[in-house]
Amino acid sequence: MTPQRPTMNDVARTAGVSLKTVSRVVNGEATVAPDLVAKVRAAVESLDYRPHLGASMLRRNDRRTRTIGVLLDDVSHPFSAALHRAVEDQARARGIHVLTGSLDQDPVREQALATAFAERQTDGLILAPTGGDLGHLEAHTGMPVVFVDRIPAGVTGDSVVSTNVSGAAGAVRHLVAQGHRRIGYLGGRRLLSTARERHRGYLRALGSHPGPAVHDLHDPTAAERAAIAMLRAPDPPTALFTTQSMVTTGAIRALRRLGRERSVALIGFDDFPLADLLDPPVTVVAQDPSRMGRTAATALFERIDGYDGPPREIRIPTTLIPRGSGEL
Amino acid sequence: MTPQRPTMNDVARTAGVSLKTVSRVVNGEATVAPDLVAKVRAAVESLDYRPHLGASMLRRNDRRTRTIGVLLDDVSHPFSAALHRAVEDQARARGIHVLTGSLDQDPVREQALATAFAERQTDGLILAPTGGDLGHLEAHTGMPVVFVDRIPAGVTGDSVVSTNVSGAAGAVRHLVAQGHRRIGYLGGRRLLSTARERHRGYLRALGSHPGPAVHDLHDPTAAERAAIAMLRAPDPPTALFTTQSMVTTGAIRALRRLGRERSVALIGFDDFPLADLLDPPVTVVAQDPSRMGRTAATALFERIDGYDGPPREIRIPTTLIPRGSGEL
DNA sequence: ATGAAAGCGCTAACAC
DNA sequence: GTGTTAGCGCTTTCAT
Repeated sequence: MTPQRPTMNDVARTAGVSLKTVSRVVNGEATVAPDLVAKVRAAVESLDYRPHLGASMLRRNDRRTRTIGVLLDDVSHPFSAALHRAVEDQARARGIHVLTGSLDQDPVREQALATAFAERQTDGLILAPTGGDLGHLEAHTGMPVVFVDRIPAGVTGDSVVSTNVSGAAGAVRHLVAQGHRRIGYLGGRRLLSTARERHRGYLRALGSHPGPAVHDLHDPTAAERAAIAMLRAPDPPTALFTTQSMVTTGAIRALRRLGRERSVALIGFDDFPLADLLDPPVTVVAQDPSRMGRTAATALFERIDGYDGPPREIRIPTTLIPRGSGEL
Repeated sequence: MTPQRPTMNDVARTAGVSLKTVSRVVNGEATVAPDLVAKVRAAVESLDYRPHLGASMLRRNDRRTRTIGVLLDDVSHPFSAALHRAVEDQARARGIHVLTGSLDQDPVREQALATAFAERQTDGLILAPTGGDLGHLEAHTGMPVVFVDRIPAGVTGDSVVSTNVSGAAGAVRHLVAQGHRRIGYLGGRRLLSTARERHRGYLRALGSHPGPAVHDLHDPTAAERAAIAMLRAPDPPTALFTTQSMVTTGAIRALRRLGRERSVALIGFDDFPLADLLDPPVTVVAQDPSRMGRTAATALFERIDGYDGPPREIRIPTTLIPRGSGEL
């Protein structure tokens, strides 16, 4: 026996007006006589009426739910979390709500959540693609999609990504400028465009003399092991370049374990909290996840509002932040 | 001229069956002849039909949207982000989606988002209350609410919070056991139950001899200034207890600035990434945001499923993690 | 086992 | 200015 929530009809009855008049008042249409407005307001108040957005949206001509979906690697990861927050802020400014999901790089979950969001009629989607086949995601779900962080194989929408190649190349050149000639590379999954691009930047900076490289790392423990192995091998590198924060922290732990944190230089791609409080402070190529989120949200809203130009690839600049570990 | 998404009616027509048969197939009701099922499946496939959850939900008897709202301080803060992630995982296991929002401790936004979620018919809400007046939130929105992290003034629902008093008291006793007699307190907003409870624990451990205290801090810069002032005052404390991670990092910066990080002990409430890599490593009272999120989600789902017992106050234990800074 | 009709809460189109 | 009618896409109820 839960007390039913009141409907517009209930309000109309208690206010002694027609359903449509209530609708007009609730939607702020100006063409209602002041005394009726007052009556309706009073009835809304007394019944504690709240409109049913689902029903409204069903009948409305512009079938908008004013909801978007945001699918990221892991909402608890600092990069994803900052991006999520920025999207949320842009959305709030437009009275739009955000459904979230963490994909953990799982293409199955990606597909499932994108479909589920489509069934909920989200107006659009911001997606950090897992690298699985997205096929014709946009045609399939019927909603505009903006990709963030990574560019999927079969592009069907705008993407907002960091300047990975130049950022990585800049970092490695910075190490070269400090006199390093043998620079190790510790990178993430090559399935993803980020790892490939950052590796390309690394190679570009080193020309025909690249150092040792380990690929497809994505948790700190594996990165730590890989770094230790690399530093213990014959002719070890004098500097390390890591392509994501999980790998960077693994490398830091490795250097500590070997007592080499003051002798082997390190630059990590992607900034992380407290990097400046470590010893030595960690030099990074900082991304700007907030700006990426803002930009992606803006691009998505343009698409939702009907912009129909060709897919855009928007690059967000990175910044080298020298703090010490890259200047050894 | 956007191509309309197909409806059940379209599917029925192309499959040559009635609307209702399509509905049965889509909802997996067993009472449909295999050949009709096949026809419907084919039509669904060829039209790329996807059911409209909003319409379904409107007509259905159990008016569930299978969506919950999660309102936290800031989805990009590590504590909130970890909690969010845990809620999401529990929700996914039940096929439930999550709408998120960051409140930035703003009661106006809290009220607005809670109302907006109610209008979207979310089945329930997990809320880190801002400290503003919530009045009869549950009665008002008509959905169950579970509070996390903090207990609001006028309780109207379950709450899931850390063992703040005993956690704080344990930390301070730990400092006393190291020989400290003068222990400074740097705390967050007393409007919130967390700060009050942690201060109570601090007082309990010190009996009638509390040290200097500064309250109502909530950003690192203010905390840093307060810590510097406290340490420069006459008869400065030999140890600090901080009640949240933002304040803790502020205190760390202050100790560094004064060159006292190896002479003044520090224990912070709430763990944070890389605390173990700092120098000295930071001793903390770790909360368990994942468990809090899991527990809150479970409690909420119980309420959604009709459990109607009295409000529950669930305490999640904290853990003292000695790493060095608290053992000076 | 299948279908026809009614209606969820609301807005659009068109009266009055 | 206000009310009436129809119907969004779907599930229910009830008939066949």
